[in-house]
Amino acid sequence: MTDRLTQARLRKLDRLRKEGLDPYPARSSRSHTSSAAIEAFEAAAKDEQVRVVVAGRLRSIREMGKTVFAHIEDTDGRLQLYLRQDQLGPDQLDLFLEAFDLGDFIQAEGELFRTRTGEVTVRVASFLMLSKAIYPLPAAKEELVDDEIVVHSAFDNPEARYRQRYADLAVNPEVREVFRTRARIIDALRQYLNNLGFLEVETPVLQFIYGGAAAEPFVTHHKQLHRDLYLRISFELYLKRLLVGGLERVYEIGKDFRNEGVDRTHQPEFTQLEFYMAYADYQVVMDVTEDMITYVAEQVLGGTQFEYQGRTIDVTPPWGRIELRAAIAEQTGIDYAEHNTENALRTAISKAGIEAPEVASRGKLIEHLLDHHVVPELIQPTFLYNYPRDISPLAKADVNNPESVERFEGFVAGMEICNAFTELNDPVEQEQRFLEMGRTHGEDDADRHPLDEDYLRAMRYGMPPNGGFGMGVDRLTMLLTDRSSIREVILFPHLRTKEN
RNA sequence: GCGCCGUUAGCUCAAUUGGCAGAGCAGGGGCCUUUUAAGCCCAAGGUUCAGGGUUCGAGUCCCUGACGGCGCACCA
Repeated sequence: MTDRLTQARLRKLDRLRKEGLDPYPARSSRSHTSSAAIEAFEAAAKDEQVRVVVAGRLRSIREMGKTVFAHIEDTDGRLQLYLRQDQLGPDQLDLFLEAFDLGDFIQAEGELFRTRTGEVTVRVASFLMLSKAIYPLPAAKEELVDDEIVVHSAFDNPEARYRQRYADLAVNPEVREVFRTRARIIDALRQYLNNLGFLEVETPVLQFIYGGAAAEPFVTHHKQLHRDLYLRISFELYLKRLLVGGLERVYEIGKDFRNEGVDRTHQPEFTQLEFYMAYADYQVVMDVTEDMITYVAEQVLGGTQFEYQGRTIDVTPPWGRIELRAAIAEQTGIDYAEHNTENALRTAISKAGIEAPEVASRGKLIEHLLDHHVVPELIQPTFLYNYPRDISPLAKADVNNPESVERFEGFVAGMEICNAFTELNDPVEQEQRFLEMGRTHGEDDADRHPLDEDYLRAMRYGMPPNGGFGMGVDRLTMLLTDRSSIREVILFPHLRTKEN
């Protein structure tokens, strides 16, 4: 694109070169970041001169005749520059005014002083272009009103922001903050699990047999082997093989890929945390979950209460714990334990005037009731526990109720954030469960599970009893950054390609 | 996949019933040596998402498509 704005900047680029200046020098000699410079000035004695070399992106220029005020922005804030003709000479000031634009990266050297309005400012003795921008950043201006930053002409079109996240980050500081928070969340999760003696591991992304979740995989192809491969849909089956190998506490934080619909809480590529804990059951994992989320909230937000979409959420333990059966009965009046077959349950649902999918097992019907009539009501952190066996093929059955498994899910703000269970470690029963899955799913059913023989072989060597846990890190980040869309917490969310 | 809404200058947005496409900021020219959305003056800036159609005349109405937002559906 060479519109008039770009052409103007290209002319300025030429001008710099004609002056013998490199518009893209390889190095800077920065001595202070913006906040380090301000701190150094505040700490200095009254008569002491503080000389700094600062570097950053030009974010504002206010020309006032023979002086110029400007702000640069760097990693930790903004710093004002003050350029005077009597200090720099007319040629240098002209060069600045004629060849430097908003968005350029520059370096400036000079002594710090405080302006009449109290702002710590660099009295610029010399300056240097570090990187000339030839496209203008999306215009956005900030005004300070009563210490609140009011943004004018904000770059806030979601499509443009996601497609050009670099520009979004460059002009929207709150977006940078979301991703700093995201990094701190992941860091806190690691700290928490490491402190409990968990070992962080990495397992294959490319798999010949996918499993561990009910999801449609992405298919790719290995050229040399002439075979299709799948991108993983979960880490579960590999992490549990590690328990067989004697690693008692393992976790992985990484990407899962699911070839499914995209919406406010789903992206085809998302970040998952899974951990497996030998000699723990789902009750222990519930305790760990509460404790872990509390730790993360305290580390990241400094407390356990936060605002999410206008509501105050408090993750202080203990979280609500309700049996799934009771929660569904409470919201729908249907006690699924009284309806032991698909047909009986379907009749009860229809009597209650509730719509249900036409093709669904009893477990799927229960899940439908859960998703549509219970989950939206679960605003404060809540665990629902004891799930139907037929939708939980990797979870251990309740010895007192073979149709139920020791499984729970955690919900916050009407959103599922985690899923966990006492893991099934009986190889004979696991094989049986896999075969049941094969029976209840047709050849072309996306949920049909390929039978992972090697996983069964691993389990036959002996797997310790254990509790497993999976959580969407993106959704946790949504909660802790008060974002309503998963796209706001993923740097480069998936969008359709568009010609332009 | 379905429904509703949207797409106008670099950015944020206007445009009456179908009647000459505008503003602020950014950019260009000028004035201004402690300003901070600096201010003032001047000039410029458009494939109105794309393609068809209706009409004397379409940003506006109709059709098709692209992309996006929201909702629904899908999501062991």
